[in-house]
Amino acid sequence: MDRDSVVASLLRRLETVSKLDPADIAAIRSLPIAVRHWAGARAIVSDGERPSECCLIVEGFCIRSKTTEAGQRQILSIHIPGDIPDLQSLHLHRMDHDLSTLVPSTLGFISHASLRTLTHARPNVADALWRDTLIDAAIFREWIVNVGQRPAPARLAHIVLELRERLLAIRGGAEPATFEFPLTQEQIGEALGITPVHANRIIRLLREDGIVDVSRGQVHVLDETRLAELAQFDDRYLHQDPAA
Amino acid sequence: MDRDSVVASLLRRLETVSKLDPADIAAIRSLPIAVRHWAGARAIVSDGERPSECCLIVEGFCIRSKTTEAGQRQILSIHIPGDIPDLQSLHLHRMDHDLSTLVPSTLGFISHASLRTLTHARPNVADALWRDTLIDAAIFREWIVNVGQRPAPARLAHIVLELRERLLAIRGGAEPATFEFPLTQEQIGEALGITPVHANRIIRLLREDGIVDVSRGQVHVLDETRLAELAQFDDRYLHQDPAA
DNA sequence: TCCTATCCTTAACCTTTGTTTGGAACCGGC
DNA sequence: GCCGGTTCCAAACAAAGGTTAAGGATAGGA
Repeated sequence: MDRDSVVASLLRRLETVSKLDPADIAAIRSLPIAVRHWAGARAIVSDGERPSECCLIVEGFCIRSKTTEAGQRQILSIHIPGDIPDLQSLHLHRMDHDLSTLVPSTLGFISHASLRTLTHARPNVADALWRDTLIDAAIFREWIVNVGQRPAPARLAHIVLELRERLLAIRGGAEPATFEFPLTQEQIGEALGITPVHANRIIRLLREDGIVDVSRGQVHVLDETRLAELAQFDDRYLHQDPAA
Repeated sequence: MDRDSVVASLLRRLETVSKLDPADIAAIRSLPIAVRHWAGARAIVSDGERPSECCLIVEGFCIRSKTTEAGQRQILSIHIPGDIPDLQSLHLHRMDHDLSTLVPSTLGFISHASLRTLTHARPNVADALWRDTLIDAAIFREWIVNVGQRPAPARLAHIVLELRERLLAIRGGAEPATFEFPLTQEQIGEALGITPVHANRIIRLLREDGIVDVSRGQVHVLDETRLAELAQFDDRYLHQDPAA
């Protein structure tokens, strides 16, 4: 993985979401990034730590999660290449949740110091990164709605369509009928706020109903129309258009 | 309500959360703020709109909420004086949720233009406001956990303790046994992701158990220890210490 | 004062989700 | 090829929460 393609994954993401001029892009390109490989299902930063760098996902999938005193885990977000899932640590110094890989991943680490220098020198870049963290928050809001208001099958449908939409934004092309979704049923349950047994029930249900097949780390959309109807998915909250 | 005390509510909040130097404070003081009074239960900005100003709560209580196609409403956050609940609209131009008052409130409106000038001129202030939006996101994360993992009585206990903690941060003093909580039972249900009938059930339960009494827009803590135990409340996610 | 809204309260019943448990399939390491 | 762990699948039962419905309290307005 060469340097150029590492920065490219970040720029592709930022540019789908913000407008940057050539000088901003040049400044981002000159950021020092330390690339490291990570195994799957490993912690990157943990609750309570005080990281001194942020983590760019170059390749792979990561999740953020929180574990209650009672030992129950809630997955808060799923992250894909181009995301900086712990960008908030730039200003929130102590982690209030965990960040970990789902699958073997390539990560790029950028020091807080160099990010702070960059954002202070280039307010436009600061705005773009700020906006990125605000989109993160917009997705959290939608997840509160998902977990709070929708019945379990609709929750799964919604999360699946959100991930597809976000993958589309960084990869381009048409809406694929099949795509990666590297969560076990237990993790799906943790993301939806249900038990693994119930996750299994609704996955089976959606498969038997010919709506969507979630299995072996993949999603196969079987009936586009009924899936959309079930999920009530409206991509406005992803704020993918820099002009809007 | 004179100008000084309007800015003071903002500064008190920002200073519990970030470190500002005198020049930053002076710059914030010189922000043009238009003060207006709002009735209770009225929209301030609505889903889909493109506001050109942000709203500072000087006095009163506000909520943010989202309504699904099916017509169910989820309350996303509760806001108190000193908060700028729609600060995200500075970079996320189209609203993806509603902001409204709970009770008659005094609001200060600050134009995006003047905020953008300020943040570009003073990176420190930009960082403080950015941090504020990140704390907002940290609270969303905790709400996902609340709604996703905790049983209904614990959800109510948690939300009640969160609000008390945040009121304490802007008002000072000791933890009060009684404080305002101006939500109807229907709204409590909307915040917890349960029906009003079930909200009533658990409110009664907590009252009969001598843990906490939530009624007529007020909270009376009856048993501090058992309430804390039920809520599993840990204030770290509020990030109230600028040094940490 | 009464009228009307809204809110709170309660009960009976139903649906979804959790719990417990056990077995089958799969996978990497030896 | 076997073994131990994980993942997936499934059924029976229990509990939490949703639905429907209706009466009672409270507060503001005519």
